[in-house]
Amino acid sequence: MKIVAESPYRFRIEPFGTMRVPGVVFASRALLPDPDHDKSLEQVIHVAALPGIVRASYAMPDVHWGYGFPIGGVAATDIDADGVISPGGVGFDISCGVRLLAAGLDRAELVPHLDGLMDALDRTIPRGMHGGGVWHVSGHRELEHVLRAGARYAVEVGHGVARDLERCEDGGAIAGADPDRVSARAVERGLGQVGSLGSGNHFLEVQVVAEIYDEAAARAFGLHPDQVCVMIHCGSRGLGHQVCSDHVRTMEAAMSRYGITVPDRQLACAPANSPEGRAYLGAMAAATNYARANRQLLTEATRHAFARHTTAELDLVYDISHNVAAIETHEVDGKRRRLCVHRKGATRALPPGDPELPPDLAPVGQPVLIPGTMGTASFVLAGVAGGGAFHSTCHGAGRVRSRHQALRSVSGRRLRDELEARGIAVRGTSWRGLAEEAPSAYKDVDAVVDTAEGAGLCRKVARLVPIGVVKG
DNA sequence: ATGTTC
Repeated sequence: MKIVAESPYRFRIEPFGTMRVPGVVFASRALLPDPDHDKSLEQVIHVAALPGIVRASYAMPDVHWGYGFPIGGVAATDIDADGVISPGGVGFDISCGVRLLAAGLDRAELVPHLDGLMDALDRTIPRGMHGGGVWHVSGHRELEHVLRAGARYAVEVGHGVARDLERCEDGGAIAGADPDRVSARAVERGLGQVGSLGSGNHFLEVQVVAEIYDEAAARAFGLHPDQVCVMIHCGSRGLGHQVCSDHVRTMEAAMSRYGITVPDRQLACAPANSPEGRAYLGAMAAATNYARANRQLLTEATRHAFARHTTAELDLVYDISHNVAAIETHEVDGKRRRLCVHRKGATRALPPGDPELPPDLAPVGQPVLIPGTMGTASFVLAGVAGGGAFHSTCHGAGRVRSRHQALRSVSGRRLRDELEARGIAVRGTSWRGLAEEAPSAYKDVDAVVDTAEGAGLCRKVARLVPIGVVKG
């Protein structure tokens, strides 16, 4: 592998072997994955071999090893030139994402009530592997509405306010959902989990705005210094996982019929325009809408908990997905082309003026939400013109040590005590889960965000720090 | 990420 530094924040892997396009890694030298400990650059190279891929196989500064595709990867295929869709390029947690709520109160006003609020959240927010959701969906017919209309359906039946939808990507639901492509098993897994965090790196945090970098953008997003916020990070639970498993299996069987060979069987894929490709895209859209309804229901549960301890309103700042593929039109080699843009552990970051943005956000660009690691900072960013990788940026800190490695070196109890000693209230579910998500297992989110900004992928708007963690 | 191995 020949890797060339093109700028302090951009490295290029020249095409060789089966690569159809170069690899482009947006990273500082310090953040470049170490090939001895992380195979993600090998995965960037594998992705560059996908049929129909255009421009480059991209990696964001938080890139790390994942299923087939790296987490922190962006790859676009030309769907009118037999370009493929691959479930591995979206990930098992379809539409895993983040939403940020801004409270109408400042830190000092909340601190006397924080313990009570955290206890209320502890009781109200379902989480962990086996947890049921806050919403008891009445049955298959109602779940179908969730799959078709996501957060929009949740709000229609009273779980939220109309303004929430103006602050969701795609108005709270993406088009093209096909519930018939979601297996009975996926539906069964999904029925009882709407309104639950899940486990792993998912969390709900009470945060405070610690720093503003861009006052005009912060004002447009409704953020000011010392303000209390809530960040919710979760995905599509068992339903999304089952959708991914089902369609990976279908595509593994279909690939030879399309004459497709890939360097790693975890890159199983099919032309986006084939029956298998369209089936996955329809099921993926349904799972995406499920995740958006999930975050909407957790928003309502959070509002109820706040209402018992404060008089503050919670306004939705924005809701983003960081595991999804989208059909978008971009100019490639001087021609407008319809592309299937896979973003896995990467966030869409629309530039100022993009027609998809609500009018009041258009002057500043799309809000981008970056969850940090437990006990560290989280960030609000904004999209910028230029858009190095189909208008995408990073999604989080990025793991550098496996769960297993983290477990060996960190005690969950000690970590909880350290966080509490720093004034962060912790409501966990398991000591093991806490240890696996220790900040020492992740890259430095401040460095990741600075690198994304330095690479011209986004700009910083605000830095948030946690005062309470509800851990999945 | 995940009824943490159909």
